[in-house]
Amino acid sequence: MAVKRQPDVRSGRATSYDVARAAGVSQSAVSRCFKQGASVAPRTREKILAAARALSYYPNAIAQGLITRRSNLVAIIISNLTNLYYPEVLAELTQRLSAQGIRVLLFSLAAESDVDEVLDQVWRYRVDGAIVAARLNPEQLAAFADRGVPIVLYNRIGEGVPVASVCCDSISGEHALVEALVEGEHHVFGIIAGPADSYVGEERVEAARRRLEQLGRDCKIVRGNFDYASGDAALKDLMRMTDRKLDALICANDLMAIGAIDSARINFGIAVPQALSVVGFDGVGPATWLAYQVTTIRQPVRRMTEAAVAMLLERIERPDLSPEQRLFAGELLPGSSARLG
Amino acid sequence: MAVKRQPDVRSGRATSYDVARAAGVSQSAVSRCFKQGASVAPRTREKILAAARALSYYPNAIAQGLITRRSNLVAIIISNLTNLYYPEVLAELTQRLSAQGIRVLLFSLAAESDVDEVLDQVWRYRVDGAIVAARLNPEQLAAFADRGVPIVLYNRIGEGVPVASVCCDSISGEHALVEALVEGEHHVFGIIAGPADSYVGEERVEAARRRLEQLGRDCKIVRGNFDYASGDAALKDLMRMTDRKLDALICANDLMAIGAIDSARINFGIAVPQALSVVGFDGVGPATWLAYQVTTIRQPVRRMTEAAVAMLLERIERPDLSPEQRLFAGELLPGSSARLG
DNA sequence: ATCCTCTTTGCATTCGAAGTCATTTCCGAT
DNA sequence: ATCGGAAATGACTTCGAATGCAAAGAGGAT
Repeated sequence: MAVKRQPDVRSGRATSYDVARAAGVSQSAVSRCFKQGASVAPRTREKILAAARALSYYPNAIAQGLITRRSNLVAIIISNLTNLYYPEVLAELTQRLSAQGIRVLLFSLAAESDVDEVLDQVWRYRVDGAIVAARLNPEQLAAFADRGVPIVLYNRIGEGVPVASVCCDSISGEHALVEALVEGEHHVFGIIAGPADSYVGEERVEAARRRLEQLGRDCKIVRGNFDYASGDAALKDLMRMTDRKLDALICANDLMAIGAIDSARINFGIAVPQALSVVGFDGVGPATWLAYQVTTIRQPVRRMTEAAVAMLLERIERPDLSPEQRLFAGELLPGSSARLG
Repeated sequence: MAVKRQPDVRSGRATSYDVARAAGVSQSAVSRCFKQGASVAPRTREKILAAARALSYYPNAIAQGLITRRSNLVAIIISNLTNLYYPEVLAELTQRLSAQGIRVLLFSLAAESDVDEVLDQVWRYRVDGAIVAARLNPEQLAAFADRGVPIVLYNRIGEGVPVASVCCDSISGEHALVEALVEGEHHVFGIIAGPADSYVGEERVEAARRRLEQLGRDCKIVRGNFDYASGDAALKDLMRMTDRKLDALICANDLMAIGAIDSARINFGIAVPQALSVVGFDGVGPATWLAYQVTTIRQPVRRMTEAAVAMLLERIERPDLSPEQRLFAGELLPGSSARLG
């Protein structure tokens, strides 16, 4: 004895039943009409589309997600969006996923400790997959596997757990930088590392240190945290430690390189690159500014994001695909912040 | 004669029915157990929670969204994420919304023309609301009203259509900058405008121009597009137009101010601020770098994002709330890129 | 023991679209 | 007219959780 439900008066709240009624067909027909490849007579299709337009009908993605078990949502988890390098990556990823008909559920971490809460939400929304640029511990990574949610790590690897990932090759990049610096007749080397919990940070520093060692060069290492101020602070430390003799500086990212360049010029009156060569990593926008022109390794963001999206989509279609690591070589951007060989 | 559905073997795919069976209660009980305020006996609750934990059960937000007609999703639509100012805003908004139990569906526009496609998706996902930092035309704004989807504009207003919005006060900000410059004994004023389709860009430039006019100062205006390179290019134009006599430059944002400062110093050998004063707007990170220390108006991002989120949530609860505009005063950051009065 | 109230609990329905299956329609061939 | 096969269509069920309602249980007062 149910009373017939009234269609919501607000436009755009129409359901497939409303459209069906207006077009004089069944709900199934409406559904098929919006699914390409289904069998609908041309005349029926016209009627339905006309009705849909008149009612501003848009299929409810939530209901679709429930019945098809495909939310068409992908989680993007990023630790610190303020990193200057990530906005570009995020924009690229979002646009590429959109182009594939997939929506982005964004999670930005204020602190590492928030990861578990974020994952909680990721599970609830039944995302089809995730792209992660944040540190996950092995249990957290395992949770993705357990639940069958494909994941692709961006600029980090599973560290023990096999996980698909896309990275820029820190090692070859740092080797190129170190070799160029060594050929450039430098004597006292310094390194500004990233925060200890950054995978790429540690990898870059380790690569640079070892290559220097192989080439018979010693170096002092100071830790920064990837931001501008820490580049300045680290440079001050290094100047003290080397008795102002520092003449080659390798920074784990561009932002610290820029901080160090400014500090050298302004706080110490040291000419860069004449008296001090500075190199960075990433190839962020400000690295190419006239005042800096940082010699750096530019990450191939477009290719990397393209790969990340492609790998994720593959794994959504075929969850059994094995974890693959794709390593992209960065491009040495000569710049003018360093005298190279 | 339906065969009993087998629970998905993968952990974490359990449904409320699976939990109910494991705990020996009904599905309703499970549902109530996860809804606070519902009446469940302590012992029952324990049993259910234990079963849920054992099965790694997380309520399906998609199904919840369907039945409750509340997706707990908010769309954030941003035009150019690379704007240096937006990443900070985005991170703040995302974290604030998360704290309120709301997830962010991110849409990043590659081109203005994509807006309609994005809105299409916004309708499909039945978002509870939207925060928009992109240009919407009146029809697009009207579509939100028609559908009863609350919206808050960020740093732009409805321009004809009444819409809730949060803005940083361009006018008082530019007035403060202009007044300080005028007191600083400058003679030839130039302005670098933003792209014509930027609301704040036009507003800032217009405010500056009029205040200069009121104070009896003339000025040349050149258009940029908010990025570094256009600051450089615009400065070159202005130098030509003023026969190199330019000594006060007002830029519609910090990034162009920085581009202009670098250009003045490096391309023209002009000392900033001794021979040329430059002011910007926004208060982005690089504005405070040692090399620039741009005199600018810092937008109160925390307060603005807080207000945007609060206004949106209010409107989600009470869709009938009238459109409100909230204007926040920026803070004059003295810097050292300009000689002020 | 009886009655009454308040709390717990389960049943059944609902949200909106997709998809299975059975039925109807259509069109040309005979 | 009759049949065959394909195309088109609709009835019905399903996804997973929320909720109105009725029934059952728990306690208290008498």
